[in-house]
Amino acid sequence: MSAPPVRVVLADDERMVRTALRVILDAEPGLEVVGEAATGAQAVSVVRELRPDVVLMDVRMPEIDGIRATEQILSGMETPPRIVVVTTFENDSYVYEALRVGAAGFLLKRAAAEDLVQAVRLVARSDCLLFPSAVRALAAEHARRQPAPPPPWAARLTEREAEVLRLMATGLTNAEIADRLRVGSATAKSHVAAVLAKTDVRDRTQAVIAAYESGFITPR
Amino acid sequence: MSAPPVRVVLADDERMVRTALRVILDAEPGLEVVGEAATGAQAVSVVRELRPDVVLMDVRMPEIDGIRATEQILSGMETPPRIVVVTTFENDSYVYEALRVGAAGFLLKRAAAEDLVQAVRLVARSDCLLFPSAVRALAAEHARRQPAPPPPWAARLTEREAEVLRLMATGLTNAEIADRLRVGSATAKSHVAAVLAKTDVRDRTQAVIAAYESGFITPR
DNA sequence: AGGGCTCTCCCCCGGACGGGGGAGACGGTT
DNA sequence: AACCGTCTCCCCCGTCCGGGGGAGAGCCCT
Repeated sequence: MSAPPVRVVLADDERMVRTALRVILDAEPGLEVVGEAATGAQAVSVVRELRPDVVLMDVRMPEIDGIRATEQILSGMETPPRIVVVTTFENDSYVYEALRVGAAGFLLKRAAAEDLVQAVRLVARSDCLLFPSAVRALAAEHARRQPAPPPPWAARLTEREAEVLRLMATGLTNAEIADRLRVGSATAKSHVAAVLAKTDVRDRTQAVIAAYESGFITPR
Repeated sequence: MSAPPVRVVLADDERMVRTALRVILDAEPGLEVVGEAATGAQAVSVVRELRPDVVLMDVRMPEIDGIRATEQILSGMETPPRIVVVTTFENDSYVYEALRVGAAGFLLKRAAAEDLVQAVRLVARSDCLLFPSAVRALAAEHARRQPAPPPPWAARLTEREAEVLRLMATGLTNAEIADRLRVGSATAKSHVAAVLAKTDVRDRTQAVIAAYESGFITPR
């Protein structure tokens, strides 16, 4: 293991936190804390100057928060470091923000020292993302959308009716649906009527709305 | 470090993969491969019997795939193991599926041996999630929704027209919109006409669809 | 003072839509 | 054999919708 040490910069507005992190990381062979920053603005300039491999970035900081600092660092450098965002609460919307701007990882402040060390090592070596239980929230968030609560009426629709509803949701008229299905317009009409009855709505527009709202169809 | 070893079960339909994983993991102090399974069904029963700490679960397996096996294990045991889902491609929709059913982590087969070991250690110790670059996709997916691409025609709508479109998207008729806005039905009608023209659609249903698809309004 | 935009409201008209019936054909279940 | 569900198609009828005109009041900007 004669690999060059992983160079780390700490960005946190509280001196005690920086010190604690430095003690933990410097005690590890192969890890080296090369710089610190107490504000987002400082973080940006320090990182530009020192070009570390990894940055531990606090979210809440004066002047510029960790998210925007991350954004600026990643967009302004040709070989940006891997940035691990650190926060106290896992249900922060910061999680999503951090991922959106391109952070490589996410870490809770209450993480164990070993987790911290392994997080830095992993992030430094690959583009792997290391996560605390915060990702549970992300996963839950995603799950909340994907398997949308099964539409109660969807099960009652026949194959044909479901097909008609999908066509309705593309903005087709009864005649166009009939053409598409190669059936008479009267048939399309009665299928539409069945859909309206089973979804318990008044007109095709409300049916389409119900389809979107229930997750029967999804945007894009 | 006199902690009891982390007990691992491997589930993969290819013997060579299982062997490779076993070699890597058994070489690590503190890790112990206690069982293997070649199908999803086997995985479920083996895990129930051996009660390991961690399961490395392949996605593609005969009989029952890794996702459903994960689901069954997690729902059927009082203290289920942490399950790390393993796959070959990072852009699989399996990533989302795995998270949805409650997998603790996600790993690529081409991950380095050290990453694998650390993944197992991390997952065994905490409820942390360890991720490959696959999470990039998840993050991107999430980001793709949040700042929805601004509708091109939304800017051209007047305040009143936008209001009318939102009401249209709740399934109201022209008369109901008029009542809601405290204006004559002719007025609501002409606003609707303006919306249809500016959104370049034929009828109110297509307008509502455009509103959903463009992100002008969002489900739920 | 004039012009442009928005909001308001009116007319007529044709077509699409939705409600109410009914009915034949097919397949599966009892 | 009788029944039910599904898909297919037909009739009539009233309403809502969208297209085409036009027009007056208020506003802001030049």
